[in-house]
Amino acid sequence: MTTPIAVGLSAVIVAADADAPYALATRHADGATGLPHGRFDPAGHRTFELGLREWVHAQTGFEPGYVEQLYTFGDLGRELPQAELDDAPSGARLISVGYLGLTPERTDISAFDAVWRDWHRYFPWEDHRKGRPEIIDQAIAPALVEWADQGGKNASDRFARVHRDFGLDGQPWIEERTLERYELLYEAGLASEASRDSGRKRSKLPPAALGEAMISDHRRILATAIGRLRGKIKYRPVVFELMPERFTLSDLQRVVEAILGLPLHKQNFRRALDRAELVVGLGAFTQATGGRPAELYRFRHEALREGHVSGVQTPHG
Amino acid sequence: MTTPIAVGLSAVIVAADADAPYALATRHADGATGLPHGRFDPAGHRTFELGLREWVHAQTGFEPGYVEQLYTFGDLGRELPQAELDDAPSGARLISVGYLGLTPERTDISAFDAVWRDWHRYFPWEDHRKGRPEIIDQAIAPALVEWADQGGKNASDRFARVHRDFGLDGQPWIEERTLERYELLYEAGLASEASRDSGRKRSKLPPAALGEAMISDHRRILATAIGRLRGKIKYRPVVFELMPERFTLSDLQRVVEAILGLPLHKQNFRRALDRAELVVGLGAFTQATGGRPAELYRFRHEALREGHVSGVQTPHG
DNA sequence: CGCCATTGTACTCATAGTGAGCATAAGATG
DNA sequence: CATCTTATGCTCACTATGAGTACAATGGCG
Repeated sequence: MTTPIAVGLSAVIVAADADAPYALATRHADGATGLPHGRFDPAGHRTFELGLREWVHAQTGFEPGYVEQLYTFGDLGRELPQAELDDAPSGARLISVGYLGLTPERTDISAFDAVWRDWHRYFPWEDHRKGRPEIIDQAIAPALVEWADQGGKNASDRFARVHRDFGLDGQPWIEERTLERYELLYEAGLASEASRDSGRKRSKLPPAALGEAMISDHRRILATAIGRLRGKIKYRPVVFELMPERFTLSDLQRVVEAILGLPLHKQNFRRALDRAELVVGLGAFTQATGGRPAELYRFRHEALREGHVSGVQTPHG
Repeated sequence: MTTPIAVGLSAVIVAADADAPYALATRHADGATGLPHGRFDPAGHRTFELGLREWVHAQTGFEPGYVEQLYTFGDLGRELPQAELDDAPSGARLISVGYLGLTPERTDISAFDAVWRDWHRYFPWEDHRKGRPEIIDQAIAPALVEWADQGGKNASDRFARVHRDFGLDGQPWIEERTLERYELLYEAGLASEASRDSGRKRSKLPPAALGEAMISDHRRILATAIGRLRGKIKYRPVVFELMPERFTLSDLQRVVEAILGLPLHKQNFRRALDRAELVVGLGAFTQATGGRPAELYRFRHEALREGHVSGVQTPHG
């Protein structure tokens, strides 16, 4: 009699507006949030994607559009006590396949136990749009350096990772290292999931500095999704999956900034867009912005067929 | 009683020298080749990676070093009749997780039913080091265009894909579209796997033009691996996983060229390497090359800790 | 030995792309 | 109208990139 395998499907559904990037989260009994997820049904689901769409719809009423696979997590020890996944048969080995979905609209999900959450609630150190967050140098970096110090013969490796991934002394902040940063915090016992998973209490930091936890390994999946999206936005025109049909260039820029967690130079952003021939002006204007009316643009869908590789240029990207 | 799930692990183990890029392949009864693979054992394997290493070792004697996950394939209809996977329990739903491994050395595997195979045997259209292969314009493109023509209302989409992915009339050849190209051939019924999987005979092309098939969906996994590696080599210093400790810059360039399937400009390649500070000269020289002796270099392993993002620059890349 | 084929290495140069800034346009607000 | 706000056009220095030219150091061969 062999151990049965259960496949979990988890979805990171992303939307964004000028203010923030959002992830669709489900609410659980104890107040914790998680990602829409459910078990893959080998008899009923022809593909993972179909199964995923079904689950997301059932739990949030949302119908995903653009979807891509992220990663398959199968390690023992990372995932949670089985109880946490309400529908997992006990004794089964759980592996989980993460997906990323993008949508232009935060649909109404008020009828469900679900919310659109600014993802910076889970990763407060990731938002650099108004400069480097103070938490990094005030709270996170010192704690990580302490952890590195205690690393014995791994100390110098840990040190290097901390410096590299959090952009310490002079090193640049690389926005797509989201997962690496989260894993550092997890390994250092600073992410609250770490103490929860191991049963030990380790962190001495105020939890607020380290973001809200999610159930199971969902925050890890979310970190994976953010890193992947931040990378992809630069070399494929995926931002437009997050935009409505018509938008101003400033709207577009603010969405890109929200995703990257970085401020961009307006004029250069426009110049790059121009060259890439990804958008066309519609001749219509909107004065909803307060100042001079902005022209409305739309994505040139033909660009996809023309094989335009480029996405949106970003600084030091 | 629910359908059980079986997880297959498949490995693309890559090596390369000045002549060609190689993938480690296993030989099967009917002369067909495949990738090292086996079933994930939920009771015995703590992680996918460990399971994978075990299987690769058992089938080829090889011990993988650098390994990364590629993709998880779970769609019905793509995979093969179960019989083909010797150890799959009938009635189970098979999903398979593909991995990419890199090694600097084609180890001796003569004791096993395994071979190091130039991957161009499976993808003859991918080698552009000596110019664009003639098969593309003489055989592949016409056949694909014919397929596109028969696409009814999808004809124009098909057309666009063919032109974009194979770099037809004026469009650039994008080396990392390996998977897209294979999928086109598969969908068009030109890859011999397609007729095998569907039971119908469709291709009118001489099979040589379209490369050797592999068992199951292994050629798809190999295509995924090649595309991923070609992309990654440009922004992460992964080539060095394919190099011995000491090498000349020409060796390095030839390996990169083999992987990318493209010729590179020697002087510019060196300049880029210089700037990236990825290698250091050893002061030692080798005259094994025929002309002026070349200096030996080694990879600066510290570069990894310094977070050097850049890999090897490539033209139009 | 001298010449040539072969490979390695150092520069040069035009062009394009990037980061950063100034200047001006066109609306709203009071 | 003055001022604030946002949009848009343009310039400039600097760096990267694609493509050469020139020269250096070896082995092979007549």
